[in-house]
Amino acid sequence: MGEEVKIDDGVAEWEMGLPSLDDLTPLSQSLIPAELASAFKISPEPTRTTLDVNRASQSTLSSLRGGAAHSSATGSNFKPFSGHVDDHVMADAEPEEGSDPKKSRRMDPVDDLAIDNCADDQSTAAANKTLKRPRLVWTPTLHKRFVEVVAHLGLKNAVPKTIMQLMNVEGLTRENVASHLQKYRLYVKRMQGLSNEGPSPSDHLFASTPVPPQSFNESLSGGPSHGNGIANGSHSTVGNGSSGTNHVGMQIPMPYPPPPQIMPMHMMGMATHGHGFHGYEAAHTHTHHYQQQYSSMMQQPRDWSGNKYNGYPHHVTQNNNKC
DNA sequence: TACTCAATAT
DNA sequence: GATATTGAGT
Repeated sequence: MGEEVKIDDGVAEWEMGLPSLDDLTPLSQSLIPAELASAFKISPEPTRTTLDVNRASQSTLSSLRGGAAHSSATGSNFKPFSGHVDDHVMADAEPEEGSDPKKSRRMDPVDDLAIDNCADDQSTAAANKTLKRPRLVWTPTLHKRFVEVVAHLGLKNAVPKTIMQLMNVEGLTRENVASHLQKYRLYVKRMQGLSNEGPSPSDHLFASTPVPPQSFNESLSGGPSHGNGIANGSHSTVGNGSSGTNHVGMQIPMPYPPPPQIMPMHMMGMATHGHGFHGYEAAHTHTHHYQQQYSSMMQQPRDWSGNKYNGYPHHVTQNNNKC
């Protein structure tokens, strides 16, 4: 525990860790020696020819192609992810089997996303269940999406589950969102208390987030809203491009796309021992670089086809997670 | 069941 | 110290 590991894209990197062909046991070769099999009364596996192996490979490949799309739990309004690029960073945690089950119980969804395309058998799925959910790091891109969804909903309707659904980020849990929302609300509250003074340097991620206007924040101190929240039209208050930071009361109306246009995101980036944004900052050395970059990112015209989400910081690389 | 808040862990 | 996760209360 404690060491930083980043899984960047890199098929090459994945491949680097793979055994060479010489190291692999041919699939056509039985894994259990005959003596061992008889000793344990295991009926010997049928001998496989190369042809059998090839046939099996073809079968696997075709099933993967055919079944690549998986449906989203949020229904037909939300497109499932089919890609693999993401800048979400997860701080990995050690598996720690046998530790507090409460701590491992939430690990599954992210594990699904982390090895989403690989979970092709029950043993893998079962193994995933024993793994601890990696620590989610809210990258600027992820946070941006969060803010956009919250802006769309209005803080009144922005409850974790709804946000999670609208964000449509695979592996993102309600708890993740709730936690981030909690922090975000604190930030908003503080900002509105400070009025126009702007975010404090310690706000890091939020510092580059436009302070929502009062209308956005109308029920900040109210209780939980169990409203539907989703289909309430189009008001959005995401930052404008003039100052980089919206002040209270500045409201830039921006049509928010209906849910079907919200492109799903992936959360494949992993890192261990998360220290929040340190993973990000590590690549940018100074926080203000990060802020600048994120601010400019926030100012980009948004392309709801999802293409604009390529403004990823480059330490966050694509993760072509190969099986 | 889901939400918020506070405590705790990393 | 900053951030995410977990647990308790509602």
